[in-house]
Amino acid sequence: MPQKEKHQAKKSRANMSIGTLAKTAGAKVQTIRYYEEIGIMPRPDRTHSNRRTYTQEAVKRLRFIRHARELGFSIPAIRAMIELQSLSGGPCARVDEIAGQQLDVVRAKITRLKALENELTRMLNCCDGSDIATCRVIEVLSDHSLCESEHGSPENINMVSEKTLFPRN
Amino acid sequence: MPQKEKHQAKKSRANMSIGTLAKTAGAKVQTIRYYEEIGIMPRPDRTHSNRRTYTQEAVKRLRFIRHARELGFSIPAIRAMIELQSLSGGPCARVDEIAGQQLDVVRAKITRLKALENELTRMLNCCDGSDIATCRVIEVLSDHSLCESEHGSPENINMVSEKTLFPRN
DNA sequence: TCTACAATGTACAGCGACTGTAGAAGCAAG
DNA sequence: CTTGCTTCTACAGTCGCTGTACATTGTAGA
Ligand SMILES: [Zn+2]
Ligand SMILES: [Zn+2]
Ligand SMILES: [Zn+2]
Ligand SMILES: [Zn+2]
Repeated sequence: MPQKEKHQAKKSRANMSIGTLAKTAGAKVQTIRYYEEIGIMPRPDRTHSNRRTYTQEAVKRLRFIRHARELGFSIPAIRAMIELQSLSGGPCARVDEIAGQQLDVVRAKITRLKALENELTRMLNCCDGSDIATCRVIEVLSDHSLCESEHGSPENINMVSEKTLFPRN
Repeated sequence: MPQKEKHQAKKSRANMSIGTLAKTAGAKVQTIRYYEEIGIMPRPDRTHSNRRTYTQEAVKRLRFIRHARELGFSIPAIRAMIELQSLSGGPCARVDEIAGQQLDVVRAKITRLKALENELTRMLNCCDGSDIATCRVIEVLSDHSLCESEHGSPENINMVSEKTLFPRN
């Protein structure tokens, strides 16, 4: 057993180390430091030996960030939502708008990926598996006009980014 | 009108410049140079003033790469398929296997994105749009236990990469 | 108390697949 | 000759982390 567990168990309601925060909220230690660096996690207090100490607030914040990331939100989108939360009070229309944009992004990705699935399935079904010189997979990959659909360019469907959140002013 | 067009029209069956190749095959000039650098486009001949000159072979090769990229294949996967083509002759089983792996990747992405779509739709439907303090979107983003599904971590579903193509030997 | 090892600190490089930039040089047309 | 386009090389930046190197600190067992 890691020593840390015993150590932290004793003072479970006191401030926690970065490692404990990492385990509690489901992130890597480096990721937490990275979030601090880019300013979406607040800079925590330090011990006399310069180590970060976190409160329950930090756990909540980090859980929010991680879960939003798991749901595909970009860092700028998350940053915007955090700022909206911190100016507490007022309607949530803007938050819902950001989530709605994220939903649009997800749906666009699904549409594209279904087109890819279709093309890949088709080319694999049409290949008789004999020779490379006549392989249908190679043929289709060499010539988009053999495709059924306009499947678009690679990963042009991006996340809700800075640009979509804050259009060119 | 760009001068290039007139210029190139005169000698359309001769070697072409990198800009003409870019337009013909649908890529950016820098991308072509990048492909050369990483070794999936062969190094072309140069003019006396050090400019790249391309043949129809290069057009074919670049079209293959771009179309495979549009269908989501990774560079290592494309590199492998190019090598399989160049050792011409033999069955296409390996090519089809790579395409099959790509299909698996695409299907896994679709599955995950559908889960995300579901969660996003649910949280947006449940929000009454009144106040940030009670916003359902914020609530769900703060607490994964309010989700219906295990929607997984961000972008853990990767492309067919070096590792999947050449598992640890 | 000594020793080992775990955890933390900073700083920086790397991933994938490009894209954009800087600065120099060439090339053709008006 | 000047203007404007293209090309050349080299390198930095994108995104969201992840991994590494090396130094320091904290803790537990002997
Ligand atoms: Zn085949
Ligand atoms: Zn196609
Ligand atoms: Zn709301
Ligand atoms: Zn969830």
